[in-house]
Amino acid sequence: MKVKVSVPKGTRDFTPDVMLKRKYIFDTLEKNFRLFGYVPIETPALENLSTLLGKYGEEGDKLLFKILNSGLDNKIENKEIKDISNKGLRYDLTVPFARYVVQHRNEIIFPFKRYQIQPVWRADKPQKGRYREFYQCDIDVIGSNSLLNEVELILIINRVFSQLGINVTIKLNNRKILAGIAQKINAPEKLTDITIAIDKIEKIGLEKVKNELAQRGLSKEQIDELEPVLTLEGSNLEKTAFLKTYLEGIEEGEKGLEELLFVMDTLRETFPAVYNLIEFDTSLARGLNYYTGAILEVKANDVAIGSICGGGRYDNLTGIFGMDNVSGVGISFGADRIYDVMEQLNLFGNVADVPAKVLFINFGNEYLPHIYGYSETLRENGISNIIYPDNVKLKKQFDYANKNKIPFVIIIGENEVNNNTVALKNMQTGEQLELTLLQAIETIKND
RNA sequence: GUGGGCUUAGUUCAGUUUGGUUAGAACGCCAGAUUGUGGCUCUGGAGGUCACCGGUUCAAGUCCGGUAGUCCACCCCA
Repeated sequence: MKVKVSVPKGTRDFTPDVMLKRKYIFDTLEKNFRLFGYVPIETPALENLSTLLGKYGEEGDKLLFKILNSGLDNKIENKEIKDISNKGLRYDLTVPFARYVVQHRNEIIFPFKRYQIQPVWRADKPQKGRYREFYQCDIDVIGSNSLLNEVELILIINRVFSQLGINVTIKLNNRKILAGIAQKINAPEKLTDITIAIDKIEKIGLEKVKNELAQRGLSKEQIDELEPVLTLEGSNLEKTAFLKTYLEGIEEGEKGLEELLFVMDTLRETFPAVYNLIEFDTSLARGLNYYTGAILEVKANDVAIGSICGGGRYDNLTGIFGMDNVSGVGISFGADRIYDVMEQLNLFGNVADVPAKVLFINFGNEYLPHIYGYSETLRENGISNIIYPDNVKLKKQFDYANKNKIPFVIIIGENEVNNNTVALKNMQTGEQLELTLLQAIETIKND
């Protein structure tokens, strides 16, 4: 009987051609992380629910995949959720990393620079560029307050995306500036409402944002005072100049502005090309509420898709696990979205690899001793090869080479064994030569 | 969580408007023409409980309801 098979909602299989492209992205990321001295860690797919709950806001808690305790299959009726589930799938890599730091604090050498490339799970409703299982590629520096870390993260972003061929804009803001603005209009407790509303300015326009702010309990006067921030335009320098006056006397806001300026000035002076990608954007808020300083988000210039990388500074993430005063800053690359962007812009080019360079034709077991010897010699020369496992019609074997885009076929039969040669056929040109093994290796290497 | 579109062969899709005998095409797959030479061509073949469950009807791929999946927008996010 035929069974209907499928993967669960919002998850995907990755076929070999897709995997080869994904690996190219992961390799590019990893290579650059290593160049800046980050070391890898991994954490379990499962975390205790107590680790995860309450870290992502109300919305995040709803999107957590909770795991049924084992051995309870038939007993779940009339039980509270907390009784039947005390584990969940990780929602991101940052919170598990905070847990990791607290748990391993005695072995870790601070400042600790780690990278982590693993899937995360969210019970979101899937749509374009949004999956229930997707990979995050995180780098964080923990145990250092220096703003040089922020600068470094931007340099890494630049290297990665220029190597991948994606034109990006790096949007930059600072949570302290947002807090300062909220103080300026006498609504510090409305910080979250304000950021959620102004985050939408590009999408829905000024008037609707003002309506939303009113709905969220801001007075007419407060909204009027906020308006110059909402409509703020111009170069980075013009914007910061405005805020310098606007936030004068508000300590937290001034501090945020100072931090932002340090990062931007450092880049402008030493990496002007990178600085050109930076856009100070007061409407950048980012949902997660654990950020305290710099926040940044990377957008692809040529494709309409959500952000492909984002992050920021969190002064006290480990505080929720009882370890205070450890500041961290990090970013997360969204590999799946980067893939979608590159696919849309046709940036993979010749990344896709072939399974092997050479296919050995199978004429029967009597030739195997020769073929095995040759095959090993090719491998020692770094040439990947496949011996066709069945002695079937040549048409089928050649077909196999064609379909897999294997560029060379080697035929060894009676003639070749007698002459101590191989017949090397180039599948693109159709040219076939009788050569010694060494000549064949040279030909393949020169291809 | 809210709203909308879609679901027919391995794949991409016709057919649904106006219910009516045996549901089609292209590509792919298998075999042969061609047993030491692939791509092209020709011939033949296999492959569908029309997503699932129920309803209306003499009759449902076609109409109605529900469920699931998928895509899109919103919310939120990578």
